[in-house]
Amino acid sequence: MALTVNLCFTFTETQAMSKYHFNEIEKKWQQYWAENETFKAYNDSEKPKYYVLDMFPYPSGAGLHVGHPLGYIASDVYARYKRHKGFNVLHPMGYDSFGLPAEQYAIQTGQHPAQTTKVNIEGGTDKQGTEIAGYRKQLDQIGFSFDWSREVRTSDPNYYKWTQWIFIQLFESWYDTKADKARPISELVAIFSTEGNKTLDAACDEGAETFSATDWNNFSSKEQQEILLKYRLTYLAETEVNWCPELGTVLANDEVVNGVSERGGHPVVRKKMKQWSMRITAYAQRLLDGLQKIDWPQPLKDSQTNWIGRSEGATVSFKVLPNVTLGSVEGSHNIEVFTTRPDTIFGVSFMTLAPEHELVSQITTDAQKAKVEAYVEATAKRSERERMADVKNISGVFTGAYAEHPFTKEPIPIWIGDYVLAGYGTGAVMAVPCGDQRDYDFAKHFNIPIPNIFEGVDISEEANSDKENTKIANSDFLNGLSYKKATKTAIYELEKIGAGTRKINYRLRDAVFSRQRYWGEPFPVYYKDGMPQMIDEKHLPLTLPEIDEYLPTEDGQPPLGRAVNWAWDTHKNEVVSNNNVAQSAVEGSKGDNGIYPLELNTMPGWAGSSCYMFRYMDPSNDNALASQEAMQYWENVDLYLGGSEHATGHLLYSRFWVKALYDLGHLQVDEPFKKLINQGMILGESAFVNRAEYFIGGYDQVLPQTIPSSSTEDLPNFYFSSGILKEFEENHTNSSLWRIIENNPMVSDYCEKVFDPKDGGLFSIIPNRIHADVSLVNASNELDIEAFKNWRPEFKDAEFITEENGSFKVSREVEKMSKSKYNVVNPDDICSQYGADTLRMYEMFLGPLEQAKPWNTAGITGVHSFLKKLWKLYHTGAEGAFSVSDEPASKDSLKTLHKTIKKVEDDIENFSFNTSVSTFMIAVNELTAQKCTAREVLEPLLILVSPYAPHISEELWSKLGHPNSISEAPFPVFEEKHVKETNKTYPISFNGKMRFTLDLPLDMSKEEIESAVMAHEQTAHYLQGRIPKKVIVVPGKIVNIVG
RNA sequence: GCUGAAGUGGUGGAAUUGGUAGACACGCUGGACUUAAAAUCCAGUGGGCAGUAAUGUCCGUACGGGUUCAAGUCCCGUCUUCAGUACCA
Repeated sequence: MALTVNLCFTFTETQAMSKYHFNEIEKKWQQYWAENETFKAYNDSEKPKYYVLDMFPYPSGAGLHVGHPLGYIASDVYARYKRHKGFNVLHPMGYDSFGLPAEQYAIQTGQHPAQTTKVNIEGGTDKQGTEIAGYRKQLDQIGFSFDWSREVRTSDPNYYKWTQWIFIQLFESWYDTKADKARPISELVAIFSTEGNKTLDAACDEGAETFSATDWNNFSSKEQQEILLKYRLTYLAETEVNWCPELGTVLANDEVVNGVSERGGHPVVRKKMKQWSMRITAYAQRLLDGLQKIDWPQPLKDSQTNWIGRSEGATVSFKVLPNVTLGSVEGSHNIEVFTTRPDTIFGVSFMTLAPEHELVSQITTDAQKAKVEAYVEATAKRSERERMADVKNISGVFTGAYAEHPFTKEPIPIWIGDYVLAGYGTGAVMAVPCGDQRDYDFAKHFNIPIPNIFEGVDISEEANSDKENTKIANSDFLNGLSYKKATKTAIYELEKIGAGTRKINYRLRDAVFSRQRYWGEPFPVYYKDGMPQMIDEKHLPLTLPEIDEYLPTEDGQPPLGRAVNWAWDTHKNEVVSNNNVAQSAVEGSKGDNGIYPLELNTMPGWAGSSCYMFRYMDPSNDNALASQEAMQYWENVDLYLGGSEHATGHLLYSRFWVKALYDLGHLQVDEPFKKLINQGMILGESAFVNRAEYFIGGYDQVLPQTIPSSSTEDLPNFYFSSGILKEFEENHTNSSLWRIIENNPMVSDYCEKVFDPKDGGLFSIIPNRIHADVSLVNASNELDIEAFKNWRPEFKDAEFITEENGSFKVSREVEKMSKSKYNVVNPDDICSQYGADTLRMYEMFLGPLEQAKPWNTAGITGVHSFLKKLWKLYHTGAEGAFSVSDEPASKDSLKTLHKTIKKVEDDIENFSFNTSVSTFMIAVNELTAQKCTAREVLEPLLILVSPYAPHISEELWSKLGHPNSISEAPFPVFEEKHVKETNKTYPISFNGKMRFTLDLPLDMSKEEIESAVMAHEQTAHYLQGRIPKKVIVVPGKIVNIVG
């Protein structure tokens, strides 16, 4: 009895010693790294620096899913690799914690977004009682080598102090186009007061008037401020927005569907609003040029290039002909157009203005007035996106006015059309229907003449699209010229008569910087006499005020309009009650007490993320964004990882701010990210159940008329398995579905009531796909019916039409991973089931980093058993005890090791992480087969594996007797001599088809190889008596016999 | 419409410069161990045809052409999928 107990005890003890207990190991090392600050980066290291950055996450309440860590794991592998290579690595993490979801949650629950955000990061319980693990804990579980001492949160006042500071820097500067850089606004004031702006070359608003030094000095302070605002890098301007009066708020393009708000279906109109803008257009050319010197994926560079949209051409001015019905003053207008094809100027047969164009109301004749106004109004209801998506429907209205052709002096009818956008160029085009398909379609639709100005081109069916190989005709002085020459000549002639000039146009628009939201950075701005004033930077941060509800005010002001204390006292330099604001708030006026209203808008999401990479360098500095020394040492980000969806938002804005701050001397680099990699999205495999929906009207009818919901409410809730659906779709009869009806009295009763045999098939059932939670489905796509019934109340009384074997199958589809699609897989579950090392390796093993791929846990066991095999390699002692030998390794083992070193190093440098995981598997399989126990092989192997699977590597490293973390161990050095081959197995091909292989020494000459092959018995067999025409021998590669 | 990426076994994917297509892993099949299950280990696994078998043979990297001794890889055209998008004058 006693003996048995003793045996059992020994057995479990051995198990504990030899088995791979990943949970314990991972917890142990995560704690070790935290306690020893293993991954702390130092600003004063002697080592070379390397800065690896991930796009920081928005901490949503849904938590991390398996898609989030993909990029983090890849960058962590690289960061750890660089440490092994002797670099001082900066690998920080933080949170982009301002944003809409927290605000929406606040609107619903009344909980302060700061509180929600804190819980989402640090964990806790939300207002609805749901347990939230918190981002930090989830990230820690995966074993990242982040330097957490440098964490930043954009919603932290100590952080957004610097966002506000940057805003002030931009406000206090202007763009000198001649010097091609931003300069302090004080220097512009100096220029104005000595020379006016006549000779100035600066980026400014359209239509800024010219003035002399005397004019400037005579302007009032307010007039001067108004003028300066037209030059500042951030300025106030009237911008068009999607305004929803019902919701009292502005909507994004994708929140507007068919002219109404996506939520609630309220009407939306385009409305002008005074908002902050950023003069990014001043940097268009430099943003373009800068792409040359950064190592980014070409598609990403392409999309920035297209977004900036540089085009060369000319502006042409068309005089509007005086109209008899209008006074002579109203008649003297000019329409400016931008064209890339000034060579086609003689092909102009009409002009089109954007409906929003400011001249429309002034030039429209009385006869056309009603039509034009109706059209303008109709256009205002359509979103820009809608207008652009709708290519097929050509619409427009004639204004009744005519313009004069600058050369022929012929009258040209002026139309308005919504294919012309107000935001691009001048919002007006000179239409050349013979050379532009959209103009052509417009002209055909409205029966406008299409003069042909191309030599020998047929334009009866479509416009001419080949500009390079056609010569200009019917065009006076341009006749017979090529596109290039004609363009030059046309511009020359236009300039000569003062009707146009050469111009480079950019599609890029200035960026709107105001948001009518609560949960964002407040602007450090107050208004004196309606003019914006900056709060002095020494009084920053200006923190968000408390408000009672996170909604717009009744009169349509942004949420900050609800704040009771939201005025700036310029004497005390603090926020005070709104009640103290003097009526007029005009300086020096009666009752002016130096207290003025603060800005009610907040900054957009990209404000906090545009310069965060510099804050990590010196995150607790109170006196600067980061110290000069820190910035000198770290320069910019060496490797940046993130999704390609940020191509034209974050990545463009960030480059713009960095260039501006560089110009102003605050930064030492003018590009934030040297190398960038886009990780592909991990997609979810959604599961669908098919619910029966009842319709009056046949299945094939174009518009099935639904039964009013009241009458179908009583009908049973049917779900049918995907096999049943398949049968239904293949036969295209609903015989299977009729089975439901036959068997169910409720449906058949109902059916009888509405079914009219005269009409035939009036009542029908069609399937509607509904997302089911993927956790309710097993690997064979079978739904757990009971769990599904309990999942949500509406499924409680569902009836299931199963397959013949009684199972209920779902259909699968790959979609974006998202909470609303119920296809989210949580990394926490993977970590507890298989461990972080398995998760890390598996995510890398899934496929190339840049490629999008669906998440499927099916293959994870393969990676997990690899780690178990790795563990076993070090536990070959009695009863699986740890054991390595100090004996020299076999030749084969050294060869395995060194080819692994070479391959893994190459792979990491090329960010081909999936192939190195395979390489490790091969290495471990080989070493196991070789029964390798040699320390000289097993020790370097661990260093190779450690960037991918750091926990198991640390554990085995310490078992090998190392007192310190493996993270600083030098990367093994590849030695050619161990992998040198003397022989090569040559594939012998006949006419390109490999037939057999032949082992030959590598130092054989071409001729020797050829004779060896020709002498081989198999060669005769495959030649079957033919005489080879040619024998191709590539030493070390292949032999191919032709003939 | 435009721009970009991609298309390889049942599945994820590999093939670095044009040189043995399918590495590695999952799944599946068979076997060993076990009272059994799990775990582990071993073997097989692109498809067709012939053969008891060893093996032979043909086809095969979305489709149709082409270049080449040789093409998943290069060129021309087509189709499909995904992503982005702004009718950009």
